[in-house]
Parts: sequence; C-alpha cells; structure tokens
Amino acid sequence: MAEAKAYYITTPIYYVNDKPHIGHAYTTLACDVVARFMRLDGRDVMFMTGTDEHGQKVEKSAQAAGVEPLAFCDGVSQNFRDLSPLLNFSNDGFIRTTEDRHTVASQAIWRAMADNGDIYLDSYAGWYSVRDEAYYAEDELSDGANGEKLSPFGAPVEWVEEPSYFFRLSQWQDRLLAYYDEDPGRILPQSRRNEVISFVKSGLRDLSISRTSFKWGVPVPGDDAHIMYVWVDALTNYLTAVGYPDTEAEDFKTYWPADVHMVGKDILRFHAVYWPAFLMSAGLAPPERIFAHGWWTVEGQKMSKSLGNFIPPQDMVDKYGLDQTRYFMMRELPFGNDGNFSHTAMVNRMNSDLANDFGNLAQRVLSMINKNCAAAVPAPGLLTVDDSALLVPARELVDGIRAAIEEQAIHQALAALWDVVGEANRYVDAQAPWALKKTDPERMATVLYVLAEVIRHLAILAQPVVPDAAARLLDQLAVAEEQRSFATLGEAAMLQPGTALPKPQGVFPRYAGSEDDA
RNA sequence: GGCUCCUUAGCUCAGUUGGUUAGAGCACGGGAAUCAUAAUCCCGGUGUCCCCAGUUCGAGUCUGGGAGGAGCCA
Repeated sequence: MAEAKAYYITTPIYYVNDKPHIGHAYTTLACDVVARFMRLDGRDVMFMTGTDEHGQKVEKSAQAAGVEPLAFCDGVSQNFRDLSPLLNFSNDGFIRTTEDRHTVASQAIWRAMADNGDIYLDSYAGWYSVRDEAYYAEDELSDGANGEKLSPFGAPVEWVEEPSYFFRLSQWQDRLLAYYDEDPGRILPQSRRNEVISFVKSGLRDLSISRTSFKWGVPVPGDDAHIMYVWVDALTNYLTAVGYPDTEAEDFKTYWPADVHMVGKDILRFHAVYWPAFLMSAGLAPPERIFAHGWWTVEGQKMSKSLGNFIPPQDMVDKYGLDQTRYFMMRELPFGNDGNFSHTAMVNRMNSDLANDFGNLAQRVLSMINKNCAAAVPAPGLLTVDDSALLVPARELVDGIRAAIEEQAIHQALAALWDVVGEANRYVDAQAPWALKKTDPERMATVLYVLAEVIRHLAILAQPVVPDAAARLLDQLAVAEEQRSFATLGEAAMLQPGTALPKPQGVFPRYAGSEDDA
C-alpha cells in the first residue's frame, strides 16, 4: 500500500475564562468530521484541541474566586475536555498551556526567534484593556458615563507604560505575502484571505510580545521579569503537541507542518499573520492552511452575555440527540458562513433529512429484506441499467466527497451524500419491490441487494458526521467493524448473499416534541 | 475614511471561462403508491436575478455609479 500522507488538524485552544457553548463545539466538531473522514480514508491523523490557560484575565479571575490560578484552570479546562465524550469528538490529545512540556516549547521558539535577530527589548506605552487583552490608540477610545476611558468594545482601559520585548513583524511583510501567494487555499474562505492580504499590505508594525505587569504565564527565557504575550504562548501549543522543540521527534517529523488550523474568524489574524511569521523566524515551516469559519446566531440574535442566550451543547444533545445535533451544525449552512440556529430549522433537518429521507430509506429496505429474504442478504441476479444507474454513482461518491472535505466544504459533502439518498428512494418507488415479490421474486432480490449495497456505501460515508447512527446501520447490514473504512467501498468488500441480518431498527427517530416548544 | 464580501423563488442557498424557456432543498397545493419512522414518489413558480447606466450579437454572470447588509483596517 502506498504510504498514507499524514494529516494534522487543530482547533484553537479555548480560553478557560469562557464556558463552552455551541460556538466552541462547532469548531471542534468541524475538525472532528474532517479528522474522522481522513482516518477512514487511510490517512494517519493527528487531531488536537485544548485550553489556553495563561494571561492576566485568568490571573484576576482566579484571584476573584480565591483560588490559585492553576486550580482555577483545572476546573474550567475540564469543562472543555468534557465536550469530547458529550459530542463524540475523536481528538487524539488535549493540550493545556500550563503543562511543563508547553513551557519548554514556548521558550524554545522564543529563543529561536531571538537567535534569528527578530526580538529586541524596548518599552511600550499605551491604553491597555485587560478584558480585551489589547492596546488602543488614544483616538480609538470613547468616554464612559463617569468620564473614564473605554475601549471600542466598551471595556475599561488603563494607561500602561512598561518595558517590553518586541517581535520584528515589520520585517516579515514580503515573506508573508509570498507565503499567501504560494497557495490560493492558504487562507479560506477566499474573502478572509483577501482581508488578511490587505491587512499585511497596509504595513506591519513590530509586535509587543511580553508583559511585566503580571506573572501568570510563561517567563521569557533569560529575563524572568517578563512574561510572554499570551498569543506567543498560545499559538505554540500546535508545536508542543507534536513534540517541539525536539524536531527529530517522530510526531514532529510526521505531522509538522499542520494541514489545517481551524479557527473562528475573530482570531484569524493571529493565526494567519503572526503565527506564520513566528514560525518562519524560528526556522520552522508555516501551516498549510488556516480556515476561518463563521458564527452562529440563535433564533436570529447574536449570542451574548447580556442576552444570556448561549446554548450549552448538552442542551442540544439532550433535546435533539447527538448525531442530529452534529448533522445539523454541519449541514445547515455553507461551512465558513455565518448561520442561524433555530428550533424550527433543527427539527426540519432532523425530520426531513435524517428520519424521512435517510432513516426511512434504510428502514423500508431492511424491513423488506427481513420479511421477504429470510432475514439474510439476498442474492442478486444480473444487474439492469437502472441498477447500475444507482449503484455506480454510490460507488463513486467517495471521490466527490473527498474533494469537498479537502477544502473543508463539509456541507457540500453532505449534499452529495443526500443526492444519492434521494436517488435511492426514487429507485425503490420505480422498482416497487413489493410488487415484484408476487411477480418476480428473483428480480426483487436483485433490487433489494442493490439497495443494501447502496445503504452500505451511504452509512460508511456518513460515519464522520453521524458516527453512532452509521455504526448501527452497518451493524444491521452485518458489516464487520474492520470492514468500514473507505477501502471497502466499491466492489472491494461487497455484501455477501446469505449473510444473516438482525431485525432492523430505526436509527434516526423523528423529533418527538417537547413541552417547551414554541 | 480605505478595503473585502454579500444582495437570485415565502425561507436557506447553487449558479463553471458571459450564450437557448434561471436551478436545488425546505415550506405550500394537488395526485400516485402502500415496502417503510403518518415516511416515499410524481406534478405545480408570471422570481423587476437590489437599482441605474455601459461593454457585447447576447449579462444573474464583465465595467462604472448608487442603495442596503456583514466584515477587516485606520
């Protein structure tokens, strides 16, 4: 077998000051779907997520809670770790920036950048907002009710003047532009790429990358008075996870550079500008791609603290089901766009697409086999043109889906899958196996065999998005656990006539309703 | 203020390098069928393709201007 190209995909590491909501779940879910797809397609996958635990905001929150920062982080980090079992995420690891190995990696990349002449000591003065973790110019500020200065996001700011190390970002403009130029898919979606390029073209200023005003972070090597700017530390997690600074480590050689950093659009600049510059400065390869996805609104409104309309992922899973929730988030909107969550849309998706189209297709076919073919895979006769018209596209489906997943167009992959679901339902009606039962039982067996094969393909290809339901479907087709990768698609591992099948059971229930429905 | 993207059927969106009667899904109405999770299948749209002007034999698709929305930056 040809050597499978390794695939490294990451979520951002989530800031422990937040509670997980569907926004976090969404990012990780998208990565999970891509990671599962790649594994099934024979790739050697590394899928990482984790938590970002340093910074002044965390230090203050811990203080307010009356606990040590690390103890505070232990608690909140666990909330994010709990997302994996809840949403069936298949991440290969979970990294915390408070781990020792991460301190080592962060200090190593700092030294590498310093050795390259890109770090110098100067001083920084400006209006700083702890809440926003950003400096502002005088003219960006507004006056609050009591005459105090406020950041553009309404956060309090304070005048800060402190010594700071700087990264010579200004020296990297041309090399960054060349890096974007190498590959039109470097930053996706396209409009985000345009924004980044225009930002870089407008000129880059050196970046302040250390603080002396707090202690909760990674100390600058050789100067303990300074703590690394949280983003230097946070971004480095992607390296820590694969063994950096040991560039001879097996994981590092296998997985670096990352194939995709999945991010929310709010943190694109850190990933698409600062991070590649840091890496190139340190003599490391920059990532292949940064994909910035959009935001969810809820019933047409932004999620916000003041509205209190954050949806905990647990609530969705409890109310609609795990696979239904996963399917909805991946299908409802073009991946990369903003989208809206509404109860109505959710129920439509789970009833129409999952229960009526896919679920019912499987149920009607498996029931007929169960009742009319002695509960075993039927033996097909010669295939007709109609049979091939359904079967061939199903066998070739993986090619189109692979192309879509390669560019994280997950909604497109699902649309392609459901095209075949629709074709299969039409085929059932056109062939009317319930009529053949009386007139031509052999032909009925062929039709049902073709359908069973098509459902096998659909279930195998649906595994990345709806892993539980797909597994139950494959169980009902008596497909062995080790016969579920994409290598079994086509004619490689066709269903064997005579194989006994269990009694079919629906895998996608319709929405049952609930008292609190509007 | 500069820049980017968006504006296509009630809703969510597709629409390759400009080319015949502009598409899909959902919702809605009618019909068929009865294997199946009250599921499936078929039929049904006179949509100012945001507006104006231009290029062209021909523009939803290109150019300029304008309106509305989202975003990046200053």
